[in-house]
Parts: sequence; structure tokens; C-alpha cells
Amino acid sequence: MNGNPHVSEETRRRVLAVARRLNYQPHTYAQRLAKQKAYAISAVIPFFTNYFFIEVLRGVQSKISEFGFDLVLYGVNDPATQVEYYIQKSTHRGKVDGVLFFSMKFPESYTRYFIQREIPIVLVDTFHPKFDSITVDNFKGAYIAVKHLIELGHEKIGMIVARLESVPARQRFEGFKQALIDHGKKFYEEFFIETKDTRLDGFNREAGYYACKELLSRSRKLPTAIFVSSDIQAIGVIEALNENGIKVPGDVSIIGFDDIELAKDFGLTTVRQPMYEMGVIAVEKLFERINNKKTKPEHIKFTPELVIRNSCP
Amino acid sequence: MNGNPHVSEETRRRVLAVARRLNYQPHTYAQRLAKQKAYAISAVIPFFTNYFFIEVLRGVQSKISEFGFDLVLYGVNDPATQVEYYIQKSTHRGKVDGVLFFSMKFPESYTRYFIQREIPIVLVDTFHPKFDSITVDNFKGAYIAVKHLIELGHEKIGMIVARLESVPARQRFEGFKQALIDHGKKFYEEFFIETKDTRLDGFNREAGYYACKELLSRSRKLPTAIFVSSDIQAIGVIEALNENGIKVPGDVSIIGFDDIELAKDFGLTTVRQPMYEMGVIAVEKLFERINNKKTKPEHIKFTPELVIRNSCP
DNA sequence: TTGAAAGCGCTAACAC
DNA sequence: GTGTTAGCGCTTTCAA
Repeated sequence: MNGNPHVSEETRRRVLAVARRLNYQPHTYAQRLAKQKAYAISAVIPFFTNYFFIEVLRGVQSKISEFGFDLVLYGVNDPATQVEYYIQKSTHRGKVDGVLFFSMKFPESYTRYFIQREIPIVLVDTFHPKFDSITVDNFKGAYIAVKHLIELGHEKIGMIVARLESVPARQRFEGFKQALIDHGKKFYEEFFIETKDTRLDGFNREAGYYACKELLSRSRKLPTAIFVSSDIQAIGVIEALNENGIKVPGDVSIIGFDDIELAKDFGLTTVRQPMYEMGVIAVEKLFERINNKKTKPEHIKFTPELVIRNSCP
Repeated sequence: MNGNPHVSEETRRRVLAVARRLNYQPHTYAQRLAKQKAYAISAVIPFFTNYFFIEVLRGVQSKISEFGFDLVLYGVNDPATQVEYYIQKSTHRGKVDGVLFFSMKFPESYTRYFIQREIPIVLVDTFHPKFDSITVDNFKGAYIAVKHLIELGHEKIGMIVARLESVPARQRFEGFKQALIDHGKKFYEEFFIETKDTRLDGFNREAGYYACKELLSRSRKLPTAIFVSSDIQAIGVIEALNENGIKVPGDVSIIGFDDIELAKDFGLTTVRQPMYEMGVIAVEKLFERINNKKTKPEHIKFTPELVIRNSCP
């Protein structure tokens, strides 16, 4: 039944026929046990965040099913208590051939564990020097966004950013500054706001809304463009602006980051993270790693691309 | 190691100690094979839709891990080709103890298959008489929403609805009409719009936006309140209104359906589907079914509850 | 080519 | 209580 070549056509035909008649299916776990292979990979993925990961998951699913593998999902609702627990489950002997770990900080206490046991793992949207990773170049993405603004002729460019202690927020901020410097533009302290909201590190709509309110309260002067560290915040910013009778893009241009579903709806110019593709690549990398455990970790960085819509004319 | 009571404390202690020292873990599939139990359930779930299901999935995950089971996920990107394929995979002999099937139309060609093999299954957000199901009462939800509007004193109530061939849209529409009838209010044909957009059956922001544009183009008269068949459409409606200088809730009140994340952000009054809870209940039901295959299918209908925010003062 | 048997790693039944 | 053995259902090896 498994296509063994040392078997006559005649016999194969007969066996297959009987199998079909009896509605035979090999038992999943008997097979996996005998083969010493799981034909499955797991994904440890945050459920508490911005549904960023769904898109990635779509990519993962589509690639994984090409291989006929199963995906066992561990959705983390509470990172403090569940990350290590699910890593444990993922790595329970024999269960999976490899694991995908998403967005969260990989617990240092597990690096040795994975390396010693040679458990294939790839990190997605998070980084660790010892393991393969797929990330997005936040610095470059921000740089591209701001450069776009500059090329559009903007001089006074503001930024509304999520909490700087979050890695992506920090990197996007650095990209913003660098673009300004490289093009000889001034950094206006008064047009720069770091979110106070801590929920999701400030990557949420309300954080954008209130940060913008604060910007407005500071002075009657406005930048001509604002780079916002994520689309969801940008939507909050636009609303705060609208409430104050300030038109986007008429009075101020807005550029976001991520290219979430809503960005299209709002006509928001932004910088796109290729999430679906990241999922696909992650699975590909993981399979490579499964088939060849010994090579050095590889770090793939995607460069976001500009998506021009109408919030920056 | 498995807590057999016919074993002395002393021995157990010793065995456990050695096991720990050797870093012993039982092999997942050897256990499952010997026990003739999968300790896993699968979920066949649409990936192409409104990320409605994520919230449900959170509930599923949290309940499932209480039982220590694994979740094997089959995300459907293309329903036409993948639904049956994943049902097959789900039911591969021995693989899972039960399956959760979400939102999509359950293929009639598989009802016999499940019944004969006695494969435990529960449907979530979709219905079939032969299987357990967890759904939301769209009719009642709509009724509650409209009743709320009426109690607020509205007389001219409009509705913007997704495509009526979609079951939930139809049910919400029926609830709307019934509420009007029961309270002796007139149904204004001119304030009723069915979306033309077919994407996601019209359950998307743009559909709401354009439907509202059409409403506005019909006449200069406006209803004092509009019931929109989903929050995401309602957000499109609000925007179309705002663009035309019509204030929400100043000029017209809006009520939605679903209570998605953004509804809170927009201060949208709506009717909440308890998605997380539905996930939890679905898993509980599935386990009941796993332990007791012979009882009649049970159909649980959740009644949505009103969430009052400020789009309907 | 085909058939028989050993082994994958565990659980459960049954003597001891 | 404890040790032994026969499955669980498949794959793989090795004679025949």
C-alpha cells in the first residue's frame, strides 16, 4: 500500500481493492509510532494580541498541508503562565517533528533544551541568535515610510509611537530618526509622542487616539505629516484628528505600518508586512531544518513594502 | 507512573526519581496507540472570513487545555476545495477523539459517514439537525437591538443588511421586522438596504459604506436610527454618514451586531455574541459526546445581549 | 516477490 | 504489591 516497488502490479491491485472494500485506513498513531515520525508540527502563538498572526497562520496552514502534515496549535492567552507550558507540550517526546514559535520572547531557559535535543524550531516575528528566525525589518520599514513622506515634500514630520520598550516600536522609531537625519530634516520634539497606554504595548486604537489628543493639546501648530507606528493606532489618530475638524489628508497626512485589513478600508497609506508569506517561509525553513539539523541558524528578514493609498497625497 | 493505586508509595517514589534522572518521557504515540485514544480533537475552521472565529478559538483552547488534549487545526482558506479534504484528515482513523466544525455549511455528503462511524462532532456557528450545535440566536439578537431603538423612542428605523441569502443576515432581518411589528412600528421600505457587495456575503466594511451611500442618495429624508447587520458594516455606515456631514449619534443613531473589538473603539452600541463562551461550551459538549455517543443531538442557542455604548443615546 | 516475524514504546491483564 | 507478557496496528527486515 505504500508504493513498495518490489511488489507485483497484480498483488497491489488486489490489496488496494480489498482495502477499499473494507474501507481500510491505517491507524494514524500506529504508523507514526512505527515510522518514528510525527507527521506534525506545532505552533505556539499568541492569542492575546492584534490578530496579526491569523494572516501568518493562513500561510502556515497552506504550506503545511502541501506536506500533508498536521498542525497542532497552542494558543497562548496568558504569556506569563502558558508559554513554557506549551513549549513543554510541543516537545513531548515524539509528538511533533518541529515547532513554530510566534511573536513572543523565546524563554532563555529553553535554549539549551532545544539545542541539546536537536528539536527543530523556527521563530516567527521574534528573534534569538541560536535559532532560525523570520522577522520583518522594522527599521527599514519605518525608514521607507518616512522617506516617502519626505519625497512628498513634507518638512515637519511627527511620529506617534507605541511604547518604546517594545522592540518593534523602538526599531520603527530608530528608522524614523535615521530617515530624517539622512535627508537633512529636523526632528521636531513637539511632534513626537510616545503612547502611555500599556495595553498591547500601546499597539491599539485607543492608544493612538489619546496620543493624538495629547499632540493636539500641546500647541496649535501641527506637523504636515505623521508617521504612526501601526495601522491600528493610525486609525485612532485619524479619528482624533477628525473630531477636531482636522482633515486627513487635507490638513495632515498619515502613514501607518502593518497593512492590516482595515488599512485598506480607511485608504491608509502604510508599509506592508508580508504576513502570509512569512508563514509560508517559516514552514519551509522548518522543514529544511527537520531534514538537516546541523546547519547554522539562519535569520531571514523581510523588508516591508510601501502601500500607497490616499492618506498621503 | 500513571498513578496506579496498586503500587506502594516507596516504589512509586523510586520509579519517579529514576524517570526524572533519565529525563524520561513516555512516547506520545505509543501511549495513544496502546490506549486507543487520541487525546486530541480537531477543529475545521474558516480562515477566509471575518476573524470572528479567533475569539471562539480562544475559548476552545482554554477549555481544551484543561483536559490536557491537543488541538489539531485545519484552517480552510478555500471552502470549495478544502472542507471535505480536511474533514477527511480530521477523521483519519485514530487521529482525534472528536471534531469541531465551524461556521461553514456542513457537507451533507458526510452526515452518514459521521453517524455510522459514531464520530463525535459539534458544529459551532452553523447548524445541522443530526449533530450537536452551538449557535447564536440571530433573530432574537436583532429583535433585542431593534426593541432597544424603539424604547429609545425611535419611530423611523432603517436597516442595512448583508446579503439576505446568507442565513444570519436573513435571520437578523426577520428579527428586525418582527420587532417592528410587535411594537406597532412602520417598516420604511426606503430606509431598508440590502448590500450588493458579495465579498463575505456583504459582511464587510465597504459593503456598509456603499449601502449607506445608496441610502443617502435615495432621498434627503433620513431614519432616526439604523440597525446594521454587523459591526464591521456599521463602521462603514458611520463613515459614509460622517463624510456627508451627518453626525452619529447626533443626527442618526446606529446599532450594530457582533461586538467586535472595534465596536468598543468606536463606542458602537451593539448586540454581543459571546464568542469565547461559545468556544468553551463547544468543547464541553464535544467531551460529553465523546463520553456518551448515543444520546440525541442537542442544539444550544445563545441569546446575544445588548451592549450599550454611545452610538444610541 | 512474498510471507513471516521482530520491533516501535506503551498499557493492561494476569500470574506470582 | 510486583513482575511478566500479550496486545495496540503499523513498518521493516529477512528468509523462503
